[in-house]
Amino acid sequence: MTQPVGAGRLPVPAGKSGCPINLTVELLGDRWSLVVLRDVMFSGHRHFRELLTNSVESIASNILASRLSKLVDAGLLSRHEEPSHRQKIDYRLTEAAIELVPLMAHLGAWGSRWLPASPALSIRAELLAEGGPEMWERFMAELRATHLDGRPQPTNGVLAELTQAYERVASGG
Amino acid sequence: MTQPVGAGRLPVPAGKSGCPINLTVELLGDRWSLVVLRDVMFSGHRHFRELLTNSVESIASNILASRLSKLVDAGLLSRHEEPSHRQKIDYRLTEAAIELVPLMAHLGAWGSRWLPASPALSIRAELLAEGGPEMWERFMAELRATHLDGRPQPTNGVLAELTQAYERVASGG
DNA sequence: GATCTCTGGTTGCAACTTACAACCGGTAGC
DNA sequence: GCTACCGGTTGTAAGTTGCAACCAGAGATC
Repeated sequence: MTQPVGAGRLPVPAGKSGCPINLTVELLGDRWSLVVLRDVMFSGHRHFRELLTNSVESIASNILASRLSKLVDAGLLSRHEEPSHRQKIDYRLTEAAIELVPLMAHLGAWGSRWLPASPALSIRAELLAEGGPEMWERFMAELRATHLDGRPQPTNGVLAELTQAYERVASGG
Repeated sequence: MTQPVGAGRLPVPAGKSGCPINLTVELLGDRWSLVVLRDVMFSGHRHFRELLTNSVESIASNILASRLSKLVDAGLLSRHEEPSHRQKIDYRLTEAAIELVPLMAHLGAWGSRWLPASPALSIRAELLAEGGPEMWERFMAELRATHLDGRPQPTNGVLAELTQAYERVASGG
């Protein structure tokens, strides 16, 4: 048994300073960590090949492997073998990662305001930003149910709503 | 005259994808960019030597120089020569950088919840998180006054409040 | 007018990280 | 036994970071 969900702090190496912003940047401030977490969070993909082949930014397989194991070591993802196929690994968000939802929402909102983001890929970020804390909480509850408790993805939840909006815009509707 | 404040989008190179989260990560997702912005935002330091010698994480001078010029190019900082000393440069936050305040608040809140942050360096992050959007707006208004309009730092503002709380805790009070 | 200090940096070099492409051994279905 | 799928590893080149030393121009001091 590993540490209970939400109990303590993450097992990360000591940083250059104890400033919370600096520590977060040391952990997540690279080119891929947040992008991988974004994909697990919003795309619903939880297996290596899924994440590799569906990545919008075409992440390389060695980078994906190294990020996944770093995130597992840091306690942001957990690793589960699937009964169906002994080599298949299910990567699930931990409570710490689920609590990054508000950060992702702000990151998306700022990027779609200030950077040359494409309309199709911005729609989810904008909806999530407009939804505010109330929507973030609903999304987090949904992620807890699917990633921590192993329940199936609801068809009428926040993620389904965001995905539908994306598909509507992406298909030119 | 450069582009009016808050008018358009930032002049950044095209990214690997138009996803707003990815674009933000491409711009700010490295070891130092957000740390430098944090210092300009919260420490009140706006000159090269100040930022270099007061840095809690001891940034190297070449890295600081390269980040400052990158942030200026990206439109997150602006560069002003000081009349008093012709070589002295005043780096000021732009509107785009000021709108990172909520992101910084979340970054700090998450880091002080999940990472081994020191109590003294966490107190500002926790106050800012507790203050919520209302406090962030007041802080942003204050930053606009000092960085965009060149007004002096108020002694009774949000920054003064945060700094006082930090000094109280840091001195063991 | 020489010296000292402060200004924002630059240079050279070693270590580490990222990126791309090819390749791999174990598992499962047919 | 063949084929497809599974999570990766390996080799190598290019780019980034980190450290320490160094620098030229500007202003103040004597």
